Amino acid sequence: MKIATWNVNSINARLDNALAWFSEAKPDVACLQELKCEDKAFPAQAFEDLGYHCLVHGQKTYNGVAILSRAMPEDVRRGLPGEDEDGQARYLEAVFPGKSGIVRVASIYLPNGNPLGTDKFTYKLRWMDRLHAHARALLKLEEPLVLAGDYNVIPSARDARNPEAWLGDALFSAEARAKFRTLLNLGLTDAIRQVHGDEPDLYTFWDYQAGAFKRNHGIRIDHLLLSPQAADRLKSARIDRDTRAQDHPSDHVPVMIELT
DNA sequence: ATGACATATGAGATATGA
Repeated sequence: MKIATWNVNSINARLDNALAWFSEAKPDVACLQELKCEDKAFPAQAFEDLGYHCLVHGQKTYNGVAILSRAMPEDVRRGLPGEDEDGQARYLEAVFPGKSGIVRVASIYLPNGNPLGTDKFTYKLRWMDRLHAHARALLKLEEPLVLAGDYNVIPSARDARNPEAWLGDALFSAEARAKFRTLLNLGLTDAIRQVHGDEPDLYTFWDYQAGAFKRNHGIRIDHLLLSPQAADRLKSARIDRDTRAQDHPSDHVPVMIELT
């Protein structure tokens, strides 16, 4: 079972790239972030024609997450618990049947949090606390669970080509990194690191500006975190770096795992 | 030091991203 995550930076601007990638990569479940459209503007028909069910939690202009799947989603949750007045569409979760049993999958778009010292940063930290609480509750189910998405956190210096360039940025702040670590310490496995170990230059985002991709000035901020029951079934994990070299790319690339 | 680049909105310039 192939499970992917990809921040597309507007699904409508990225439709041709996305359809090409789905046809080639053939994920069974794909979590998308930064749709930048409301539910009704999501190009569902194009993906249905490829054989996917579209579960969409959209929002006008900003944010928006989706899960596209071969199988019908069940037990759907829209929004992260813990803050009723949170109107930002950043969390979507559902259960999917597979050949080896069910997998619960979440599509996560964790707040950026820049600049430091603002409401945006405190919102990011609060959101991470809420994610921690929800992950802890989900882990009690003892199910195969994949928390996939754009975490907007560079976990450690080896996850950036130029870590010094990210000092003072919310993505590499000590607070955000510490909260990401406490999430992992619930017993979750970072799929890319589990498969690729200390291999250098594992990046999922390159800025559009200043020739960042050409200079490989990348960072690893898109992650798939696995419960023990999912980690037991982890077969492979890869970053589809080539999509960043295509015409009209997203600034993020897809990350995909295969579970047995 | 600044802006670089891309996207949505909406019709020019601003907000957001990372």
